[in-house]
Amino acid sequence: MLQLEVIREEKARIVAALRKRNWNNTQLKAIDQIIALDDRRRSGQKELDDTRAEMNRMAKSIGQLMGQGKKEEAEQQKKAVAALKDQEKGLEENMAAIKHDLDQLLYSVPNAPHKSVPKGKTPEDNKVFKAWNKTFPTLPADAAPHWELAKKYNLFDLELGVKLTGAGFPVYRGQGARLQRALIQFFLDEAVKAGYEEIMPPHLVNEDSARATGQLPDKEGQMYHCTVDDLYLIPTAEVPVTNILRDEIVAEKDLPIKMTAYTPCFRREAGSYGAHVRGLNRVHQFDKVEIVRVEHPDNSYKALMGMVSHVSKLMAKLELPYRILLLCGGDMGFASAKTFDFEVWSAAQQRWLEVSSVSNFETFQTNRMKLRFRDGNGKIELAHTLNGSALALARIVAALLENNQTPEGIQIPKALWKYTGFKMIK
RNA sequence: GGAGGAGUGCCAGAGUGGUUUAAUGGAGCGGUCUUGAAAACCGUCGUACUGAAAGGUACCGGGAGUUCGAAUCUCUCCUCCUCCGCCA
Repeated sequence: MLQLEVIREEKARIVAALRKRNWNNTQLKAIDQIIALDDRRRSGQKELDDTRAEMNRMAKSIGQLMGQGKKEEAEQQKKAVAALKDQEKGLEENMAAIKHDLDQLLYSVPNAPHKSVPKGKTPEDNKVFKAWNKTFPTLPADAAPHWELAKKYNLFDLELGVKLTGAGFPVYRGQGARLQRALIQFFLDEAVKAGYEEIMPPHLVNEDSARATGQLPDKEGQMYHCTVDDLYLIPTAEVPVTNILRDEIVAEKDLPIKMTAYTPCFRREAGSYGAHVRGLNRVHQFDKVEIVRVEHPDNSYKALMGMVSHVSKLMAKLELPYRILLLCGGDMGFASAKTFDFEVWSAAQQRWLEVSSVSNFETFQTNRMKLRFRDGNGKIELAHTLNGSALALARIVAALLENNQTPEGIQIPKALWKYTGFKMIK
């Protein structure tokens, strides 16, 4: 969430930034409400503290009187404290209500887009940051979409997934399963080579973790929730990995902290059905290697470009046509200050598929999770967090299968040979 | 799952109702000494809210309660340890 002090001190900038997310005047009233509530919180805190200070003084004096055996006087003072106690209780309730309202408002405000983020309302308004200026693959006359190729070569089975679980849970098998494992290992190896520490986190997280990275309360319905144990299946490795540093104060010299993890990702994707979600285009469970960075605020935008460059290299090594979009204010995720999306060209479907999203969250997550660092002067500051998919598998697989199909079989890019153990799916 | 024990600061560890303002030791940081280092000695050493500052307030696993006053007593939840059961 946004920092209160930033909202107070840089209100004009925040308001302008939220307009980029197409916030109207009615929505923007939340900002003034936040400031008004914070004023009430401050004065209420002072009043409560003063009352408690007085109670503490009297308690101490009662203790002394008892010690001196002055029971009468002590009893009198006890009666005087009773009135203060009622007052304290009232003030506490008042403060709890104010804090509750303030939190609700703060949780409802998305991150302020960076000044370089373009205006816009829909995905059509995203800016092409890097276009694909080479040729697209030429396919044979009988080119098939990936879900047909999957049947032909026995690579994955969605209907079998329905039997085992439900719609959107693919069962990978044979060379298809091997390709999954190869891609995961390739992505992890590349991330480790780039200096990221490999992490294997839990695939379920508690409510605190889900709130810290911004999944709760904003995307409650997106996650699978195990209600008996009150745990959430992770929608991305970002959640457990970033939370490793929750409530930590790290040394400035330890920045940046770079971590990578492979996990399956679970998303309910409620309400999305139809032709555009066929095959692996949108599924409830998919595999992804994520990269996460904790950065010094001065370096976070440089780091963002570093991550974009890392993902670009992966695309190049997989020999896939791709483009990079700079998301407009209207299309960005709730917690992000700036996001680049990677889209891969899916040749048989003749459409772009999103395969990576690389974002700088600035202090939006670290403010929620109290992830800070101590600078050279001993001052404690919020760090910046960033993350990106490097990469999400399901759609990469879709594109690989479609783009590389030949009458003889599906060609595997060279970079994967040592992981797959085969050069061609037959 | 059952029985018992335990959770205190960066770490170790004292404190079972009132000068506790959480002792003490270690680590860390600053300094003295030294060619440098070690040792010794001196100092410093939590976080948050509030306040211009001085200061005030809260926090001893989480939450609730008893009391004029709680790290300390009660309830509840969580975690860890020991034993038993089950188990890849």
